[in-house]
Amino acid sequence: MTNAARTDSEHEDMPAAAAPPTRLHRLPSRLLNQNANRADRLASERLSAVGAHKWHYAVLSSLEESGPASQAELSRRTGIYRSDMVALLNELAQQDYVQRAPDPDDRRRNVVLITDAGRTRLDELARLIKQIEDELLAPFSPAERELLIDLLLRLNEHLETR
Amino acid sequence: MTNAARTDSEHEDMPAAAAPPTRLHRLPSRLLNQNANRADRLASERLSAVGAHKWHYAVLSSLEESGPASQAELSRRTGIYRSDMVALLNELAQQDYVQRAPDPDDRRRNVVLITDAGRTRLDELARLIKQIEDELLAPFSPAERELLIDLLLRLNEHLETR
DNA sequence: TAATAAACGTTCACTAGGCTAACGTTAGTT
DNA sequence: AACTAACGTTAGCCTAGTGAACGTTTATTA
Repeated sequence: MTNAARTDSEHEDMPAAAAPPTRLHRLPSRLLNQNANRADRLASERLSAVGAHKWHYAVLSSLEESGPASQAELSRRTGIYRSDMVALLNELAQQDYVQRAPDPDDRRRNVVLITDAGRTRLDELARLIKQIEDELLAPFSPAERELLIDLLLRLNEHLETR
Repeated sequence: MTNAARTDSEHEDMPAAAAPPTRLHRLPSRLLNQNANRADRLASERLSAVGAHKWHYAVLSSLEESGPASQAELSRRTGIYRSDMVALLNELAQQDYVQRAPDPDDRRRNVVLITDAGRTRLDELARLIKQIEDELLAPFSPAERELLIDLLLRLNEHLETR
């Protein structure tokens, strides 16, 4: 109990870490997990402060970058399941960041497009996310950030198709 | 518990990615998440093939490295919540990899210690995990692996105390 | 010494994210 | 015309992470 280090500051029921096994300490999958969790928590905190989710950013980005799309297409672009896309678009549409209307050319589909308000929102979120990224990578030099991101990208490509 | 292993390639409802927004593509938190998920899936597949979980490895490692401990102490060492530790130790005890007995010196506690069978199991898991790590980091040179792990370690320390 | 607080093991329950299944509707294919 | 597949949608599942509460036991304090 002499250890003052605390994994996460507000946990009620998960006090200071004590001698984590060194075998675990350098385990890539564990490192990835822990970092992902913490990065996610950080991002979620910041984003929820403006009533946003990371998925909002993903969808708005996709619409802005690649233009209008059906929900299924958006799902493919972003990696968000189409079953989850429904509620997500409900939120975005309700706040007028996107418009959703039946596709006259294919009545199975909806056409989703970003609105002006959506573009404004996207800019806002982009700025926020830039800040989050800075906070996340604070201890790294620009070169190291590039390096880390490139390594993660390569890893990602490798795992995508193993 | 016996979970059908499922890779990215056999998803039933989430087909090929189409033009993921470049804004997202290099986003650290997203990269971390995706890699963590995939690495986890890989590890879980391999481990479940021998009826193990990553937590088993964590607990056995801790017992081997730092000696017997109470459940709460194990929880602190490994980062596993003590509410989850209960079932975990049930499994390990049932397979005779650990022994759990009331602590005579403090009757609130249990003393948990690793058995010989547990040590054998730990060796087995360690070998497996070595393989998993190799597969995970296949595209990287030894130097790059070091680099990646060190960067992740630094990131982890940063996020631990932000 | 008595009262109070804290730690322990345990059970229960909740949340978020990832994922599958199925259904009715519409479009393509044979 | 029959069959297959894509679409949007709803519902539900599983895992991982987390908090709450309870009865028991030890430590602290009044």
